[in-house]
Amino acid sequence: MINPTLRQLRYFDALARHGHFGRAAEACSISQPALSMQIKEMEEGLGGTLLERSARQVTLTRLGEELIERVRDILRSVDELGDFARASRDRFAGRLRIGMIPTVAPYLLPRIIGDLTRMHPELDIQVREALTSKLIQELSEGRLDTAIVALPVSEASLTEVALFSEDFLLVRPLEDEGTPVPSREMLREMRLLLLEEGHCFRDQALSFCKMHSSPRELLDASSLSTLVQMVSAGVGVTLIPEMAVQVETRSAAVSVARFRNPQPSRTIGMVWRKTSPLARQLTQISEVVCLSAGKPRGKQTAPPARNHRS
Amino acid sequence: MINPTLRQLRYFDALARHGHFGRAAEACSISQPALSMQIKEMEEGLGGTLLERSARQVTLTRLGEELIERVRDILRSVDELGDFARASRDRFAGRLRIGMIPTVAPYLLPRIIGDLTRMHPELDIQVREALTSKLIQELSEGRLDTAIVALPVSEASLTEVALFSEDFLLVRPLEDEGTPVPSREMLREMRLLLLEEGHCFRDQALSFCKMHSSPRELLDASSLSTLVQMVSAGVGVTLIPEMAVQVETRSAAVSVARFRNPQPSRTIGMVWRKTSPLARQLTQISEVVCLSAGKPRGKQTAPPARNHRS
DNA sequence: TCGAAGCGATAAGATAATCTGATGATAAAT
DNA sequence: ATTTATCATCAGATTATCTTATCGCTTCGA
Repeated sequence: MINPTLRQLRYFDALARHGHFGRAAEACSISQPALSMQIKEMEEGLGGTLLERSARQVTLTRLGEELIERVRDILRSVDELGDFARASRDRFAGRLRIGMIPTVAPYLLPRIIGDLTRMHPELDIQVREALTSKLIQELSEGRLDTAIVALPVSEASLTEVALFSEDFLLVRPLEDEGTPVPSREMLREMRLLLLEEGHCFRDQALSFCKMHSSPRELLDASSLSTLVQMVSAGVGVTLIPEMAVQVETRSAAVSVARFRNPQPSRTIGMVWRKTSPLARQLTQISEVVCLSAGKPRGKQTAPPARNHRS
Repeated sequence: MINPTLRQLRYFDALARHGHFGRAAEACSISQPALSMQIKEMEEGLGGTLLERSARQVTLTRLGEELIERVRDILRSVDELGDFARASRDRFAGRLRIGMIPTVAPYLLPRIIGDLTRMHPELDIQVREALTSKLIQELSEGRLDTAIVALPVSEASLTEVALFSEDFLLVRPLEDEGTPVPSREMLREMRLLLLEEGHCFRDQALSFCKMHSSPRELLDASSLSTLVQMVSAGVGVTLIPEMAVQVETRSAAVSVARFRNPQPSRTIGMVWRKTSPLARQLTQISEVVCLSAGKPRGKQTAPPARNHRS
């Protein structure tokens, strides 16, 4: 009964993730036979089969299933040792892996990346853009240090702090300029263009209109940029977060208008694992991000909505 | 920033335990330079000093202090992977590390060791005798699988099951034979011999007599055997658990008597970590031990007390 | 039905990690 | 001042791990 090595645990984790020896080996930067051998030794050491090698795929056995979560806990803990060491020695140095949702990243990133590296030159910032659900998953698995998403996230294992809230503005064809801003009831009768499934901003927009099912047409866009282009082409109207206005309407012939009460809006915040050894630093970083966003925490002082054309 | 290897964590743990490179290396079955090197590499990998090497001793730095508990958690988790694998494959095989208190081990061990190995020949039973506090500590650290102690233990992280309860009998010089059994009030006036500090049986005996401070004399014995010998030599009287009567009074000229109401007694039970992967097996083993002890669970059917002489 | 392609296992030799034994350096104890 | 205890360092030996080449099996398309 030989205990597994950390190396074997890492390989096992990768293999469980990829379900494929070749790709897992590549992810570990080793050759496929090396991985096969280590997995085999781990199985022999434990005295049981971890994976079922069927012809077309590799799946976990019951034993593998029972162990994989524990293995991941172990790997996460080991990775965190380094974080703890760093935290107790040098307050702001080393890798910082930030995740962001796609409806925030392009607009917020340029502002904060400069500020952060200026204030903490030792910080090696790595950014990852993905949908909320994926970010939360990677965060929990210890593959991200923090994520910037729309609140609330409501995961008991995560700490969340609000950064700022941003209103949603109406984007409509240029010829609508000057006509009254529709109420949300009217909006429901118009052709409202949305992001595809999975984007939290889609749900936030739907929620504002009190529409809970998807609208009539299947014209979901994969980015705010596309949405605005579609409006400009006269396909319909859409909502975009205030922060995106300047970038996205610079090169599109559209009219932007602010809603009267109620103002649709959402709160953007930062989340991290409660157990993260970087907690203290992350709190400070959240303050920097807050300032970089150009708004006092939790409030908003938006410039008045204006018209734009190409 | 290189992550530590499991090997380094093991060495670090041993070093933290022993506070001495040479002895820690011996405990790891490696040479002292090998340990020095690995520790150094771990420190370099983490980017901080873990230990302070003063001339006469090795102590943990603040960082080492912060990490050692996490490291031990990791090592325990890794060790348990094997236990899980075994548990899910072969119900009763492999190492089983049992701890027992000294006032139970010599009398219970011979009975159960045979039964257990007969019923589970694949079981490699390792027994460790120590005081309750040490057993509980080792159990929590994952260095024991289970322990047999007097209940209650009241540790939230441990499961406890009662095995049997045993009365305490009075042991007095042979010439007292036939005289009335003293009440516990009378006992307080007699010269009551006890085990040394730390034995739970000492506290149980004191508690029966409603004495909470230690008695007048400092004549604490280190084993029940010694106690009985002292009584036989006329130094005083003592209590011993029923289970020890046969062995300990076989070669001593003493009289053994049972108390009237209230009967002093204690409950012996088995404890293990709630998270132990061997939980199911341990429950079954506790039943075997129960039977081996020769009494139905939770009850007692003792043979009547008799006199013994050398 | 047959050959091609994909995939994991195996083997042999190369490389890297780790260990041992000898020795050095430092500080406390005699 | 000398001895002793203790951890660090070095060179060479040993062990663990990796790579490349290749095998055998299964699936898929012609």
